[in-house]
Amino acid sequence: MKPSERKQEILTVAAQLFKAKGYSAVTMRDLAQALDIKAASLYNHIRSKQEILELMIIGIAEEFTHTIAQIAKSETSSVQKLEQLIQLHVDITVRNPDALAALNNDWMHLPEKQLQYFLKMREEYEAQFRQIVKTGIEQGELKNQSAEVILFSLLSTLRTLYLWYGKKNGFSESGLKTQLPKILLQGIV
Amino acid sequence: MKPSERKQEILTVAAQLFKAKGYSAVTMRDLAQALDIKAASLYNHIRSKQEILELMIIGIAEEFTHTIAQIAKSETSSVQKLEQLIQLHVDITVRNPDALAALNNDWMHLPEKQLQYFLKMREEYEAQFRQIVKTGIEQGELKNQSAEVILFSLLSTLRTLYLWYGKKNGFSESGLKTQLPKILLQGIV
DNA sequence: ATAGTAAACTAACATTTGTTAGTCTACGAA
DNA sequence: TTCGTAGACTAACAAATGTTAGTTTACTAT
Repeated sequence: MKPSERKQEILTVAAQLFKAKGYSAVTMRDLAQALDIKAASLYNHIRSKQEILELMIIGIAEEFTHTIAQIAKSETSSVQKLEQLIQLHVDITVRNPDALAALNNDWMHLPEKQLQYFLKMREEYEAQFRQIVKTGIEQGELKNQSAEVILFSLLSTLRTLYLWYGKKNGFSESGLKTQLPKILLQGIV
Repeated sequence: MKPSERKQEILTVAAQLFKAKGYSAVTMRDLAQALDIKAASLYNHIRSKQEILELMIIGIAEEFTHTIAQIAKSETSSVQKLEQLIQLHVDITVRNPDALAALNNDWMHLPEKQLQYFLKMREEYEAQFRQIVKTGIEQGELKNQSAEVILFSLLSTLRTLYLWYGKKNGFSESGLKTQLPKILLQGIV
């Protein structure tokens, strides 16, 4: 059941191309050329273009969902939970810097069934995140601002990490893990 | 030189479709159907599919570029400049909630010439933004964190506003203008 | 050596895509 | 009324797209 080495290679290269031009703009011939084979040969390894997208996205979405559930039910403060969420996003970004582009921008091209599954996970993730923020406010750990705007502000930054990771000074894994919690939680003024 | 009413309508509907599926996945027949006409009829109004993208993106990019230049050279504190930048993003988001999706995700499909122009403007915008943050740190107005990570965190949130605007409580224009500066600048803890 | 198989290939397909050419229709100005 | 034009239409095209079928090649285990 483990994806063969070649299949994994296809997924890696596909993720790079999807990040650069988006899922829809990458043709099977583009992908094949990047791998130095013919388009038809891809089908010895994958069932369809959509299957590539599915394999690229669903596993990561599941990791987000499972991990936030763990964090949510643990016995720590709300602030510590938020710190763990930041860590989670940095971790996943470091391990999947390209696939996350597809997860963010191309999920709508998943086949119907996986699309429903993905959206369910995403809603659940946001709901858990929202609950952590709300509890933090109620217990006075967080400032009394709109939970919704706080949620949006954190999620926007965390979801877009893949665009910046590795690009400049400060965007190494360790750099992000030390800087991000301070900036996102304590503010900059 | 003003775009005819019909042309403007085409751009509006196109922006909605691009937001939902991305530029590449929207066909001229999709767009025509949404306007209840035939695909060929679109060409009475626009020169090409790429021209739609260009008209949708370039004007907004220019507004960002021109306005940040104004803000940068004004005689106010760094914090006030950041507040004005937040306002700028909210303003433009409120006026172009759909086109901003294309600006964020589909700029790479601009024709070569406009692509260069767009990238130049984007670099310039980030450079100005970065300079404001750096000056704020040097003068002690902002905490002494990585300017690069601060920049990234602010820009990520501001650029993704279009995904949230109008969706929930707190995301009205006035809600954002009052909440965002507090949360982004003062932090949440 | 032989057989099996993973993974490449060539050739082809039915659709879909952006776009052009030429035509028809309705309305406002002359 | 006539004329011009904005804006719709039909028909068609060449190119690009995802995918299938069938074949060849090269390595691995027997």
